[in-house]
Amino acid sequence: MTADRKKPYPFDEFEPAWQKRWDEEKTFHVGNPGEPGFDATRPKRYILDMFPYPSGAGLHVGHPEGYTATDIVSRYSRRVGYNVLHPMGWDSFGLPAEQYAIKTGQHPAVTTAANIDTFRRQLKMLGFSYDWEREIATTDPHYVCWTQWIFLRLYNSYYNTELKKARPVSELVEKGWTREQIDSVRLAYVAEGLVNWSPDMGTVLANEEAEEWRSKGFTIERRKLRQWMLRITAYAERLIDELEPLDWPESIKLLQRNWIGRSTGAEVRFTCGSHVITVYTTRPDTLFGATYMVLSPEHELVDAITTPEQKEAVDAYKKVCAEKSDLERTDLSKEKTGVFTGAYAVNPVNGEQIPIWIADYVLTGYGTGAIMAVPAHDERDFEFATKFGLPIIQVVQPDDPATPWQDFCGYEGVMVNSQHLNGLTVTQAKAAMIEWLEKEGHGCGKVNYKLRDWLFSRQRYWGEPFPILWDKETGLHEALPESELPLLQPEMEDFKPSGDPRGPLVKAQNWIHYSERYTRETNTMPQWAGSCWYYLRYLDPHNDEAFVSPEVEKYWMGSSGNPGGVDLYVGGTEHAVLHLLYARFWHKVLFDYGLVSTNEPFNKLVNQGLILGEDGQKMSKSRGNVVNPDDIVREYGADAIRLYEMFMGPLKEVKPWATKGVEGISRFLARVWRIGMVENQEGAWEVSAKLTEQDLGATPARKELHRSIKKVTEDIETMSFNTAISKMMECTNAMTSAESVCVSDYVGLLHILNPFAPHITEELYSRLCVSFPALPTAQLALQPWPSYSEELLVENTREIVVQVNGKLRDKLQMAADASKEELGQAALASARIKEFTDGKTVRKVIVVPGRLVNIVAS
RNA sequence: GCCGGCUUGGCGGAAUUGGUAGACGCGCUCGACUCAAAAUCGAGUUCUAACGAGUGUGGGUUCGAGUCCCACAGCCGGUACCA
Repeated sequence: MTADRKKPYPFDEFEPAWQKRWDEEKTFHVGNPGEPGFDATRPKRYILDMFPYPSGAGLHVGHPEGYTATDIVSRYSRRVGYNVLHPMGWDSFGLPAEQYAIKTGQHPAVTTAANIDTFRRQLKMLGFSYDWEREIATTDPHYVCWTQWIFLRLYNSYYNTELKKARPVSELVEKGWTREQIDSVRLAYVAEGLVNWSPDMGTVLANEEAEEWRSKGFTIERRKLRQWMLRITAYAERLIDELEPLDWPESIKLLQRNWIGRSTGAEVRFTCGSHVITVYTTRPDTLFGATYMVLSPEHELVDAITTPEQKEAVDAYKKVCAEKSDLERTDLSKEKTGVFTGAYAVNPVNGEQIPIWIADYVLTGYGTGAIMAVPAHDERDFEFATKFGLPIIQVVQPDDPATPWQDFCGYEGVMVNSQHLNGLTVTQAKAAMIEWLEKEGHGCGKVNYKLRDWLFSRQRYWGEPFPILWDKETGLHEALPESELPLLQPEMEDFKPSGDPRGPLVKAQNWIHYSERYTRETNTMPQWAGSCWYYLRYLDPHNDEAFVSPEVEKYWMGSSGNPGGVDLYVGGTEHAVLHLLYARFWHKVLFDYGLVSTNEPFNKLVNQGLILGEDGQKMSKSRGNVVNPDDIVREYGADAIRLYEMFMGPLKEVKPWATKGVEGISRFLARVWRIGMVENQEGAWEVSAKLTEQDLGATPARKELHRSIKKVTEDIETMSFNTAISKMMECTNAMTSAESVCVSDYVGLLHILNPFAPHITEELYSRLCVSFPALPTAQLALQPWPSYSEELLVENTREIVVQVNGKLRDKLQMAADASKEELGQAALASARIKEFTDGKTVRKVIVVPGRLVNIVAS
């Protein structure tokens, strides 16, 4: 590749010039309600990108994919009359900056600032129409302040299960709750529990993150530690139910639904001597088939019920389980293990004594950590019972007689061996059994969720410190006064993880010491904290009085005239269950307090597909197939990379990169350029004589333009950018092959191409303005979107396909409004058709007006 | 295993939602321009010599199926004993 390939059009000159102009003139800045010049009667569109983590590697080609898509919609939306909020910012806390800092000794704030500068430069280089006045960074003290403020709101709240919303804990104080009781219901609370601890990273991780880091090669162990948790489980029901009406991909909704994992069933109380053991089951209908019970090895009653004879075996088994890693424990291929406790429980439905076992296939964190085992109708119980010779009793007779009843887990059956349930269907029996349990006081119907509370503390330096103080006397925690926010990390030389589960801030002795009575919490928040609410801060990024002013929030997030919330949110699938679940949770808490207008933050979500390397593999440094946007912009220009990424295929699909494809796009843009420009003797570009102010009438080029305006308008609305671009290529080809092109038609093409390729279109238009003073001088970006003429779309003749027995045999040129009869007769009269129908009887003639005629003959 | 998605020329992908399969682009071939090349412009390009065949495979519905239904296969993603 030669360093100085001749540019097919001078993008290297005009692209930076337009970017500079947009920047200096703040062309894409939008005000807020109440500000001068802001027309709040216009409808709004909030078009949002998932903000990037500004890594040291800079932008990769995946970023401009989603960003170009939202930019096109934003630019288009402004031109059809919306106030458009289209912001960008930085998710700038994060582990890599901290690790880099540890390695180089440079403060993470310094590297973060440098990385942000790179990202900003790269994004500006692509000509995105962000309102840079609203830029935010999660590491900015003015931002941290409000992240901590929202945390304190969580800390000071509990979930009122009757109202189904968050309420201040002060209510409970008034009701006379004790401090301990209140601490046990806070939305942000401290708990000791088994957590994912990574000795390599010296921090704990959320369940949601653990697998990801493990796959990157980090060691993750289960450790019992005291940690801050967020009570997201309180919102489990709403997080499932309120997901339903959202305009999100079904697959993402499903992913979230599965992650939250709602199941309905019952809790059943079994007695074991003086103890009561509660189990959770989704199949209360099979209670008569419960032949044994299993507790998780960590269950609190294990030691109490174990008989002296079994004590040794039970202790040994518990020890083995505790030493097992998570991975070993969940390895499905392994055989089931377990030991008998020697104890028996009484099945409340029939008074039968059933043996109690412990086994690690019963998980401690789900349900009650204890199950009733119905080996006849549960695969796992069946395997266990078979291995240990436990009895198996059939209670469901499958409807399909061919199905063996052993280990039949389906619902299509009738109850047997179940006394009063006999003859009922599974569904009926479930309801009947729950009713019986509730009446007899042996249990109750119960909804259960897989979702666990969110482990919210990290042992890192580069994160928001918790605004929490610990009382040395009482050992209790308290909120830092809001007036002291933001609470920033102390300046430290050494913030390496020390292996101390309290985190590196422990080493900042002066900082920890708050007063004689109080010390500071040393944990920091996870990176998710900042990204949980950033979309709200864009609304009012410089407000020091509130995280967002109510008036501003109401306009941009309100539901007047549209569904409300963020109108379009584009990003990758990798955030399906993390960011998108966490942000919904925080938003709901804020909604419960009336601080935001909608119960959901993101009304419409679109996932862009991954861009693979040229070799069809995922891009990665180790494979050496990473494409750097800087290189592409240098070689082909910003418009070319924007357009190429949209032309590759549907936004949502996974697709491989092909630099040859960028060349094709570059050729297309060069053709657009050369319709209006010719190079003179001196090598300078001037307006071509091909353009004329004369009205040439309904030329093929003009018709093609109007078809393109229609298609491109529709395609932007449905985000089918690839087909919009093909249509504009066809239009360009029509204008290229025309002898002469009417300036207004050429300008029409520039108008619709403008959101896709803003630089070249503005450049061409500004040059045309000089030669054709009748043109409005405003930038295309600030002019209304063009409309098309219906008349020019109408063709008066149509090509009619004639089929014989469904096979294409002839094509006829017919008047567009030809009747069914006319079309049928013309088809039968065709000589070509006669050849095929010769000697046959015409049974039927099907006519689709304007399209085809099918003759059925035999 | 379970859940979801995808499968159309040499390649990326179109197809008015049941009506001409292969738009548009890449690549390739040929031609024009050129001393030559690049760039550009023009013609062609699903397979087949042809009859015909053809949208992962097999069946079905229909005058007509890439599109609808049933079964199966392959690839990609999510999830992992959640009772």
